[in-house]
Amino acid sequence: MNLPPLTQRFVLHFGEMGSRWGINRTVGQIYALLFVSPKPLNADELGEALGFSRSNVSMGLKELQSWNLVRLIHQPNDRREYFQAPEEMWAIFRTLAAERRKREIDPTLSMLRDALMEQPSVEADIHAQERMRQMHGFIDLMTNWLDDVQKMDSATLASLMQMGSKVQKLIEIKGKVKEVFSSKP
Amino acid sequence: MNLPPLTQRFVLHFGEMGSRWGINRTVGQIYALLFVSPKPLNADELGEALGFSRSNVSMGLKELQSWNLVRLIHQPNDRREYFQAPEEMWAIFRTLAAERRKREIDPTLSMLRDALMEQPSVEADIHAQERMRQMHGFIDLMTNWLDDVQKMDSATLASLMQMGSKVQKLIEIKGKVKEVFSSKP
DNA sequence: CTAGAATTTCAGGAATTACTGAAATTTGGA
DNA sequence: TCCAAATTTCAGTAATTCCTGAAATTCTAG
Repeated sequence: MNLPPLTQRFVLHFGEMGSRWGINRTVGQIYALLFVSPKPLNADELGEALGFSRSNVSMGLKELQSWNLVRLIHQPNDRREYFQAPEEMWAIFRTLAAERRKREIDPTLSMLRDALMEQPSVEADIHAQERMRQMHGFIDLMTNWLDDVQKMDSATLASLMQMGSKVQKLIEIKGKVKEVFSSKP
Repeated sequence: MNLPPLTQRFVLHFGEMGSRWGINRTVGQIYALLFVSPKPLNADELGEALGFSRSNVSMGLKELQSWNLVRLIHQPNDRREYFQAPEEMWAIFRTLAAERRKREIDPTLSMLRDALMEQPSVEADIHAQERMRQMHGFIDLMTNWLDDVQKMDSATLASLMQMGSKVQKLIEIKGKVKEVFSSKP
């Protein structure tokens, strides 16, 4: 690997963090390099820069494509495939959130739904099902909220984040306004 | 493994999802069983119910304790250690968010901070550093927001979630109110 | 203290995951 | 249609992670 110093630190870090993020070293490093690269790169360039075999790069890119984290493009007069990482951080975040949800949450949600349809046959399962109901309710709340939030544009989201817990005040005020105008006492 | 049907489905599912969540089968199953259990369990009971060796259970429990996902308690007249999973979903979520942040985000944030202090020595690193600045800014925004949100009580959070994207309206109104009362034109 | 129960550590084998190089397939230009 | 470049597949090996049983350590009731 022969990369400029800051780039190299970034790439190596992503490689090592990969395992904590549920991807492997190759995939982490490829993504990191694409992220900081000013121009799209092809598989040979990636393999060369990172010291991976061509086939390993191919598999890593496939994985990244399955996550929608890289975009495949073509240069004029060059039949090789070039890859780039989307630039906008909010877009990247949205993609990550959507993919992780699909892989890490949806299967559990559907298992829970199934389990909640059943009639518990023994005492222990009655309690277990009640716990599953709590978990299902929580995940359902979170994912629906995420759905809503994903629809907002980046600017709105950014201002929401910057407000932080100050939204709480806003909600309280809203509650009071509602109360005042409500027909019920 | 000899568990009632619904419990078993839940436990097996958590075992399989474990790999996607960055924990292993043992840890996933132990947590699942503790989550649905109406009473605390000790290591022998867990190993017996799940068919794991005693030492494996011990390591799994240690892992869960390092995540703060289980609570160690003692029964009167019994020197064995019993474990239980906290009940409240919001509390569990807070713990998970805090731990994942510590393990999966903070190291990257600090690597980025370091890299941003450096003076890029070559052209390519100038661009790379700019990308790192974007990533750092984004992660910083998100984690500060998470800090704020973590401080709210569960009820406020729940109502925030239920509002979903309707907060957007609230923010817009707030903007207009501010505008009307602002001294600047 | 001490004895035995409870828990942890750890070396080594089992299982899984990552990576490579060679072969097969696909692709696009001539 | 054909050829060569580009990409993918895949079997075999390397590396890592998981799990067990035995031994060591810690703990507490007596």
